[in-house]
Amino acid sequence: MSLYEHKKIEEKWQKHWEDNETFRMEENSDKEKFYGLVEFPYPSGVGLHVGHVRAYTSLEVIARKRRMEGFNVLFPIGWDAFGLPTENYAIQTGRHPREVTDENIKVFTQQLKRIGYAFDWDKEIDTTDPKYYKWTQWIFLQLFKHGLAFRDRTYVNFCNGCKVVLANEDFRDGRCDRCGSEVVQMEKDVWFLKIREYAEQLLSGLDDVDYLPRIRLEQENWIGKSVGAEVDFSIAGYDKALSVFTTRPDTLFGATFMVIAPEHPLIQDLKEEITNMEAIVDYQDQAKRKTEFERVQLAKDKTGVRIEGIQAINPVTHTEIPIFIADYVMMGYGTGAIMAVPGHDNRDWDFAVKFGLPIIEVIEGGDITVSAYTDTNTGILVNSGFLNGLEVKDAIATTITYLEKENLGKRTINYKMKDWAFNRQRYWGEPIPIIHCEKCGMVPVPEEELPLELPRVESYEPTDTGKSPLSNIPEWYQTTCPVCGGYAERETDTMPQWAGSSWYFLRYFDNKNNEAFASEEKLKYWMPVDWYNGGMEHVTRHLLYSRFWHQFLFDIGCVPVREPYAKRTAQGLILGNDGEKMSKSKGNVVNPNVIIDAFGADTLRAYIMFIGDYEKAAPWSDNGAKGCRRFLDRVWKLQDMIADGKGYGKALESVVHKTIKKVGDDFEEMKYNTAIAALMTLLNDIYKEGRITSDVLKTFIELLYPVCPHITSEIWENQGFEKTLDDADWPKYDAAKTIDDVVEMAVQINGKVRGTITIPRDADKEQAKTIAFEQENILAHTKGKTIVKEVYIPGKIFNIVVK
RNA sequence: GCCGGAGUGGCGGAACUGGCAGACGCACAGGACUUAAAAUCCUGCGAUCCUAACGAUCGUACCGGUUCAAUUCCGGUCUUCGGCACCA
Repeated sequence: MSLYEHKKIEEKWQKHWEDNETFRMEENSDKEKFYGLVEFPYPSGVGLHVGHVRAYTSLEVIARKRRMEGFNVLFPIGWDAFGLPTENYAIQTGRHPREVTDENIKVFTQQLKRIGYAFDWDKEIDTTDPKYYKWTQWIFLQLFKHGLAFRDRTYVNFCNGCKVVLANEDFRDGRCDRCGSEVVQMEKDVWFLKIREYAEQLLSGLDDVDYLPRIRLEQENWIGKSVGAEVDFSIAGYDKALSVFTTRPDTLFGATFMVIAPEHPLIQDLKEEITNMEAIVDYQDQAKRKTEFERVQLAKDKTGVRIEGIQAINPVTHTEIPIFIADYVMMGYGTGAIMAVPGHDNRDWDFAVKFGLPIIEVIEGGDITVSAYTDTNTGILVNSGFLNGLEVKDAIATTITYLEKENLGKRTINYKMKDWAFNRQRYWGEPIPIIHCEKCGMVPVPEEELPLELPRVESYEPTDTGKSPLSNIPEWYQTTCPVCGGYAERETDTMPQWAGSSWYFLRYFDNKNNEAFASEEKLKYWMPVDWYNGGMEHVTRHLLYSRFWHQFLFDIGCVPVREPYAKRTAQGLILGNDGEKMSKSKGNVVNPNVIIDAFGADTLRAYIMFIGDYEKAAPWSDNGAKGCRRFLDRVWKLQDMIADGKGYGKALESVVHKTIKKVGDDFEEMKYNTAIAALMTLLNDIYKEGRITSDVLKTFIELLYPVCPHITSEIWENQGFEKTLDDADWPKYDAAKTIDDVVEMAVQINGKVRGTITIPRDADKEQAKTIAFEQENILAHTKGKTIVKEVYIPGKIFNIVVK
């Protein structure tokens, strides 16, 4: 047999698949469908990463297996191509982002094709294509028309490096995620989407889908639901109330002061009564100057100013208590005001000590002179009037009932999740299709005018003012109001990168439709996505954003199912061979091209699937890849070992059936490493036999095909098996043949293995005992001792307890 | 601080529902083939004891418990990774 020439073979089959459009989804099929989705890549200039290979190969294996099982499979790919790196690169090199994007897409396409993925290239999408973003804009307009998109003046995080406003999620520790520059606060009118209105539905929808537990958990944490009460504290002498949110209404008797966020509107409302306005304003200014990082991370010391001239009244003790402003209370959560219970909250305790405020114990158990007592999920209420003696749980219920009856408050639910800051002040994004008219306000661009295309311009560099480059192009933004026909100006902000990816899975199966984002019929057939795989880094924002859009589209009758993804999984990172995260600066990046050149795409695919537990991080090893190449060389040589004979042959029959079962089951559970190990074991067994029937070979390559489609297709053709391997059926196993009639069983004395016996699976204890006691070692360990107990589990273990 | 994962040979990792710990691969060592090397093939490979075989003792982060039997279950401790976080 000839040598295994991976380059020749892989090019041949890749061309074959392309010419024959093998992986094109079927239109109007009555087959059952399978929609496998992988996160479409951002086509950056650095090309494909081995992380992409891990993410895509896994679901590719499933997609190819589903095809063999007779499903109509859609396994698409596309480009999430709006975004900063491209734009920054374009600015640097003086080229247009369109041009750069097209070039990057070309490189990515080539690389993906070289790996031999079974993508349906006819269904390719590109978020920067006006025919695509027409529908991104259309969905935005629906959100706007339903009151879910709004503009608000707020302090935003402005990155000095990127010259762009960042979402809370786009920076960390006061530094921009992308460029590492300092992030400062800037006041601006920006767009938000009201994802908070969907908080509860995003949470409850998790009951109807099959997500990995850790993915579900991260979504729940992100949404951050907490149940509690809103309590109104009246302001002494004024017809005003200060409303707070608390999860612990039971501690109301311990509330000895109140704290409001520096931005709280109460200051403005009561500025006439406040006697130390100057100090307050001063504090507000200080707070404003701090970045979120300084305010949250650095300021462990509590600061604040007492608001003189007004007092709040504790609604249950009726005592007057002081109000402070302090930046440890955030305007963005709850009501922006708290009742401080220093006895049982560390922050309030610190604050009370610093400002000499009374600390009252209301739950028994701690020593509040030393620190706040916070171990209070259970406990007995004290110093609390009508709550005295109650358990915490009952006290919470009693307090809420009391508050509601007295009209002092109500049961409330709060979410940590903030509304989605939906804007960017850059060029390379979808223009927000809104027109600002002095007379008519904000007017949507008429739907028939979509897409609202980005203007082709020479200069798209960001402005220093935080405004989009589009605001430098009067011929673009100057327009007439669709309602009154008067002069109006277009919105110059563009959408954030999350926009295009929030609905892309709805477009693949009808990507050329110009009448709708997808036809009703196709939506009905293809949705939901059966299996969605991607990175852990996208399971909060991207997954929540896209579920939000999809649930909204469901609510307005545009999609047939509420949840877009029936199942979601995630792969672990591939680290450099030093065990560190791959990065250019560490010089530990593995380029898939290099591996393909040296060993072939099949080796790359096999190794990436074999590298370790799919869900965990695993370090790359060049030697490991070499080992997988060795495996494929041995597979190739099976062709020299073919002997006459039908079926699997006596010696291999059982192990072949076991392997079919194991490989199939393991693929479904994403245990690719053990599936490949099982194939290696079978290969070793075949080599021990020294010969193989063509039926065994056929089954073997069918099992290996999803992971290594090129080499297996070539062997298939060499052997003259019918048609092509792409049209083969997934092999079946006989369950009876996966169970051995005769088993090796360990015999233990006092729980320690002292010998093994070969015994029929269904033998009884007496038979086992007879055989066991023929062994010297068993006799030696039982000699002169009494048998106290015999534990015999057929097919598993025989343990003899002696004394 | 709160929530969740993980900790097994030199390395990546296996182990069903409590039933022979270390499958499979890498690395390493020895041998075969070769003028030689590479490649390939065969053998060995947790630690300790024993000349060696047979075997014995220890061993799944650490301490303790339940059980005939624990990597697996329970209680506690440590380390580490991830998520959320002055979130009221």
